[in-house]
Amino acid sequence: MKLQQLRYLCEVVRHDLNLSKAAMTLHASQPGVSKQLLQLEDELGLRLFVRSGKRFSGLTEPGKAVLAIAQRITSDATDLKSLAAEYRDDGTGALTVATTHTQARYALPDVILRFTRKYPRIRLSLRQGSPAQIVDQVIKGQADLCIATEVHDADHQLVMLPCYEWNRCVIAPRGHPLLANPRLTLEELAAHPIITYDFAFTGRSTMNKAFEQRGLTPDVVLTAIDADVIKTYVALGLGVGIIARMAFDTDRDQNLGAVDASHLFEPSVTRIGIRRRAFVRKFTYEFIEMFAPRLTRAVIEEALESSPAG
Amino acid sequence: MKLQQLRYLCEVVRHDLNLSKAAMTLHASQPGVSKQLLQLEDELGLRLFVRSGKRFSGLTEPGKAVLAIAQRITSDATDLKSLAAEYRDDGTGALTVATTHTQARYALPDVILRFTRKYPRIRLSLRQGSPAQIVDQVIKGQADLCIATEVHDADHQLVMLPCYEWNRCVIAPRGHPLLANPRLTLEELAAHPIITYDFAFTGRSTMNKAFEQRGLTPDVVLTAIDADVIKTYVALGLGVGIIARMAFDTDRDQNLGAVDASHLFEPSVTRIGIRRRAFVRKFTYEFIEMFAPRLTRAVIEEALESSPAG
DNA sequence: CACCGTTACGGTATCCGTAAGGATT
DNA sequence: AATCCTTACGGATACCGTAACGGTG
Repeated sequence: MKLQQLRYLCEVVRHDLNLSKAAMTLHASQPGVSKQLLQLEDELGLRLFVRSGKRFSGLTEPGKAVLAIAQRITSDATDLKSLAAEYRDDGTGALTVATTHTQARYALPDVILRFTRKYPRIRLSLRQGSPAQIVDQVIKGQADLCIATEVHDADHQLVMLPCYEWNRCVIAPRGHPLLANPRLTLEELAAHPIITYDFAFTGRSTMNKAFEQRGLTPDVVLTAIDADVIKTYVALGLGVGIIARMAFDTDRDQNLGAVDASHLFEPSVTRIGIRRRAFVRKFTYEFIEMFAPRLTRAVIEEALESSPAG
Repeated sequence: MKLQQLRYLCEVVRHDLNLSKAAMTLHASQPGVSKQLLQLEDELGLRLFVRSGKRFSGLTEPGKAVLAIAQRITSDATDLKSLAAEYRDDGTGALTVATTHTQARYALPDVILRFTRKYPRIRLSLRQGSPAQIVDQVIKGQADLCIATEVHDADHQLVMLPCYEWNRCVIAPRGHPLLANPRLTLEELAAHPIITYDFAFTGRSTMNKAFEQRGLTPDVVLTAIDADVIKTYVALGLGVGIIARMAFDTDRDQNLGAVDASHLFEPSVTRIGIRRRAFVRKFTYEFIEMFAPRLTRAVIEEALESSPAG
């Protein structure tokens, strides 16, 4: 049994059981991958893949169990390598941040600018996705950390670090009556068609709760993943928008106006998620601290060592 | 980086950094092990071992960190193999139980007899040690489970399953005045020299607490790891013994007498410890259930999945 | 001198890529 | 016809054991 065979297994699963595609990203020939997997099956003495003719159509029951452990081993192996890189301290490495559009667009640019200046040789990459997707990426070791607001880590596989609280504002085309209102109410807001975030994203559930508690049913005519799309449709007059305050920029969004709505909704909390037991490199600690100054290395280490309960 | 290199690393550390001895148990030549370790160091780009001349004298700081991950990986790898064996269901396998003398001598014989009858092809082995040692063995994957009374699993790396409660009796040479007493008191007991378990073992702290609460200082003249040694010295007249009730056998210990002492001390709880996230084979579940009928497969699985808190 | 880790060397097994083969969509 | 996994084959590589080497207690 070799590490590479386990890596192959994970990668093939990640590519929807397509050997050829997996071989590409593994920088290996497709027969090579095939052979190693057959060899692994042979050594373990069981079939991992369900074959339909000459095609993989799924994992067998044992295959799923083996995959789970294989993923743990390969992610540990990657950790080991980056741990070594850390001690070598050669200033190279990679940091992959999985996040949502909102963070990538409004919260991260400043941090990323500072980070890449300080660590020009670290390859930094962003992966966008839904909260569920980005959590998954971190669990599978495809990303080092995730940053988002509505993240559910069912199995406590991640450590969630609160970064900052934020709230919403209401946006509308310039001259819209709502904008004249110094202190908006939920009732007034509910009287207009609303455009806001997609349900799976960025604090949408907090918003719904507020309306529900007042017995109101907001008329959500359109939902989108990101504030830019929302602004576009608000500008077209389809409705008023509810977005994160940080997503409104007086300079850029001159065709729109905004009023504060933080008295209407519970604040939401944006968090960073890290895989439990992951090896965290020095520059990763610094990245986190740049994003949320409260999260110093000591604070993060304590959180990582704490028990998953809670 | 290969799995075998990590295995070599772990094994060498386990053998006090002696390459030659490690090579023996690894069924490999000593130069072979040396070369693989050098290769690992080379690939990681750092020294893992501190060399004093031509001898290993310790692990470097990075070496310790690498070792920790290497141990996780190798134990996962063993899990993976036994998982495969389980699905193959070929009825073979191995079960290593780390335990203290008391359990091995008095609680386990019956269970082991039943187990080996039911699974003649499973290689069952016992490893004796102090509570600290056997916990360590399970954490390092050298044993599948540990059974003991005073076990401290500081990092919640193990799941501790309560098996049964037990209490003590006082033993003395036949005709000793204490034996005539129908209901012993701590004061009477404290008037005699006492022989009992070593501090690190089997419920000794429970005993101390009872004396302390009454403001008594027992005169412990001798401590031992096992009840057999205690009995020997009690028979020689060096003092009275306090041992687990199950350790006294009316038939075998005809030169001694015993009186119940369960009203004097808090009961102690014997527990089974399993590594969290370990793959547990069917016959292991059965072994545990044979030892503690309350611990059915369902109960154990639930405990294994629960959060480490508490 | 005994012990220990490293280096040298040769045989063998393993791995990998190219090319070709059957099967499915 | 295109895609996909497996088999066949040849070359390069890596691994492993024996033997020899250089320090150390």
